[in-house]
Formats: sequence, structure tokens, C-alpha cells
Amino acid sequence: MTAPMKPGQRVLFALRKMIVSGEIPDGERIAEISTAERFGVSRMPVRTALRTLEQEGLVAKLGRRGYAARGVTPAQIDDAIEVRGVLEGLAVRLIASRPIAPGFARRLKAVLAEGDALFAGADFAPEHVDRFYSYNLAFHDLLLETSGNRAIGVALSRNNHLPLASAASLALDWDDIATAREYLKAAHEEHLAVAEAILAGRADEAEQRMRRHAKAALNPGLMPLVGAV
Amino acid sequence: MTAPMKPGQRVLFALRKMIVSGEIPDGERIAEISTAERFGVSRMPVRTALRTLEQEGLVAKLGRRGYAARGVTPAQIDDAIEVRGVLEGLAVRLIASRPIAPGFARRLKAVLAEGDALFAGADFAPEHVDRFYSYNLAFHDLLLETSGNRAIGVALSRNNHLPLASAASLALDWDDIATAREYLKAAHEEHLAVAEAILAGRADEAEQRMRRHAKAALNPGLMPLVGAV
DNA sequence: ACGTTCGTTATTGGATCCAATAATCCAGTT
DNA sequence: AACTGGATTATTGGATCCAATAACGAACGT
Repeated sequence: MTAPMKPGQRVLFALRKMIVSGEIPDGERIAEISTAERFGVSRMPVRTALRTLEQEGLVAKLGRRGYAARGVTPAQIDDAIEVRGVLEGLAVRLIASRPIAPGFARRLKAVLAEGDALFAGADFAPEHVDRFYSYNLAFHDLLLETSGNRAIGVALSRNNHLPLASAASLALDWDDIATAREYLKAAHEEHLAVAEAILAGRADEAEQRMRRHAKAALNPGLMPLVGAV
Repeated sequence: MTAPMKPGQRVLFALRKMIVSGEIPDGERIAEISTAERFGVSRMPVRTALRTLEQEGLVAKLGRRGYAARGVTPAQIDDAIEVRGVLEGLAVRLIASRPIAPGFARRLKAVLAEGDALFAGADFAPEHVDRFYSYNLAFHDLLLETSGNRAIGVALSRNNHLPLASAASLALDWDDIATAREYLKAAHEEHLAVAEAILAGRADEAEQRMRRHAKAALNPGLMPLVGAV
């Protein structure tokens, strides 16, 4: 991860981080030349990065005057979380509306077992948070994949560029590990409830539960529980 | 529209059309150099176009071997329409869940009046289809804007690059103008029903109706009724 | 005859250069 | 003094050039 990154990726990641962190304030113009000099690269990586960021909605094109940063407000993060909720809700609705493949049921239970194991004991260390993160990712990925609707994944990939999955968000809870455990445990139980509704074919309930599960991340200072990349 | 286009836009549009139309078959590799020569431009516009198309999911990166076209199957179009339905459903849900601004009610009624005017008489010409297209766009745009959730628009912008709004789709119906009128009239009445549910604050109903409205486009050979850009 | 390794080649990513274009600034005029 | 016009300049988009890299093929050794 700390390996030397190609210039294009490096500039893209750096700019994205600077915008979402507010280091580049909202509305500030981002010129190609000055940015290129700032990073010590040519204008080319900056250009491609700005194109990508435009697609992500993090910068806006100003006609001929280049691009301007679009600051990410907490309200926008809430917006993105809400969108993620309905998209993942659609995914589970689709799964629950169709016959359940035996292989899926098995894989789903295997993933959920990871979560069960995490909260089997009363102890909870920061390492557990990492493991929960992996488990959570696997859970959401499995559902997304099983839905068979690739358009959901395409739409989701936008939201996940927002700082919902950043380590900074997680750090807030690391101070109080007991609270973190309770919160993550609640999330896991929501997973279980969603899974049960899916396997029982209760599509409406599965969708509703998934939406609420996403919205749980709206609580400030709590783990975002973001899905895939 | 038929004005001379900049090379970048031209290549992007052309490639997009060629992929969704199947002129470039699924899995076929798209090399920068040969494509650039084919269009008579340098590699640069092709590069940016491929980057954009990758974001849209229409091409896949093949590590070092460049990109490959990802053919758009009818199933994928259905997927995208379903996603659009839930996203626009979320938009109207949000609007209906909040107090209605007087200005919004007025603007909404003004837009719907355009639709009323279209179907006031029994005659229907191809020109009316164009007008319906504008009206339809205005309706969906207004809802998207009023929702206040920009993440919805960002997510939607992906889906609308699929050939749902292409003139080719519209052409199918131009052969039988009477059928087109009936279909578009039904869509307009769905708009009215959605609007009524919104203004009455019936959020669930508004969302459900909007979803079904989107799915109406699933009927083959019928106008997609696509939303914004 | 088959596998391995080295060299060639095709192809993308980055850098630099050039052209077009719109915004800004200054001067001239009313 | 204010407004209008043109000229300059800053900035993006496109073209060409260079470097890095991985795939492909051939030759050699076992």
C-alpha cells in the first residue's frame, strides 16, 4: 500500500483526499498547471484525474476556466449514504424475490459465521475492528454480486469514493472500544435480520431492513459500514 | 446539435454508440492507436474517451492490453432502468416526506400543464414526440433538483449513458404514431399520479409509483422515458 | 521434443509542445 | 469619467514524442 504509486493514481487519490478533507475549500478553482507543479508531475495525470473527479461529482467544470472543487458537506455524505441504502436495498430485494440458489445460502451463512465468531467472546480489540471491516465488506459484496444487477455496482462505485470508508472515520471509535463493539454488534445483528428476510423470501422486509442498516451510519462518529469499493 | 463537435466529444459519442449498438462486439479489444487512426485524431481524445467509458462500465480495462468493449445486453439495460427507478423513487420519497415549498408546487403544476396541453387534442404528430421528450425531461429534472440530494443525480448520470435515451429508441415508435400517443399519454398520467401523491405527502405511494413508472420503459420497442442527462 | 530464457516488439502512460479560445486589462474615445 | 474596442495573456484541448513494461516469439539447452 505504501509502495510507490503511479503518478496518475497518486494525483487522483491526493486530489480526492484534499477535496473531501476540505484542504481544498469548496468552490476553489483547480487549475491544471499549478496543480501539476504542486505535485511535480506533468499536466497529463492532473488532467485525467480531474476528468475522473468530475465523473465522481467532486469537481465541476467551469466551461473554459477549468474546474472548481465541490466541497463535500456532511449533508452530501448523508445523501450518499441514503443513496447507498436504496441501491443495496434494491440488491437484496432482487435476491429475495427470486428462488434462492443453494450455493448462495451456503456462502451467506459462511460469511455471517465470521461475524458470529467476532462477537462470540466479550473481549474486543482494535484488531477485531479490522476483522469486522473485512467481514462487513464480504457481506455487502456477496449481496451485490448475487443480485446480478451490475448497474447497482456501477452506481455504488460513485458513493464509495466519498470519505465514508476512510480510516479516519473508524478512528473516531477506536477511543472507546466498548462502544465500538456494541455498535458493530448491532450492525451484525442487522445483517442477520437482513439475511433471514432474504432467505425467507420476504423481499419488502429485506429491502427495508437494508435501508435502515445503511442509515445507521448517519449517526455521527459511528462507523460508516460502507460496502464495496 | 449537428454543429461541428470537438474531437474529444466526437470520439466519445461515437465509441459509446458503437459499443451500445453492437457495432463493436462484446469483448473486442479497443486499442488506442488503431482507434485514433480510424477517427483521424490523435491518441489523446481516444484515451480520455476510453477513461470515461470505463467509468460508465462500457469498456473494461485489460491490465496492460488496453481496453475491451463490454457489450450492452438487454438485461443490462433492464438493470439500469431498475436502478433508475429506485433512485428516482428515492427522490420523490424525499420530496413527499418534507413540507412542500409553494414554489415547487407551482413549478410542478406548470410542467405538468405542458403534458396536459400535449394530449388535449386527439391529433399527434412526430413533433409532439419531441415536445413530450422535453416535457418528460423537465418533469424528471424538477424532481431530481427538488429532492436536494445531489448523490442521486451523480448516480443517475451513469445510467443515462446507456442507450435508453437515444434517438434510435424513439424511432421504433415513430412508425406507429397512434400507439406512441397512447403510450406517452399513459406515461403522462403516471406523472400526474406521482405528482398528486407527492403534493399530498404520501411518500410511500409516490416512491412506488415512480418505480413502476420507470419500469414501464422495460416494454420492448417503447419509449424509454429517460430522465436527466 | 519440450521447457525455459532472453530478445524483440507492440502498446499504454507520461511529458512536452502547439493551437485555439476566452478572460482580462489597457487605451482611446465620447 | 465611463464605456467600448482591441490586444495581450492565461489556460485548456489536442498532437507528438519518449519511456516503461508486459506480451510474444524464437532459439537454445536439456
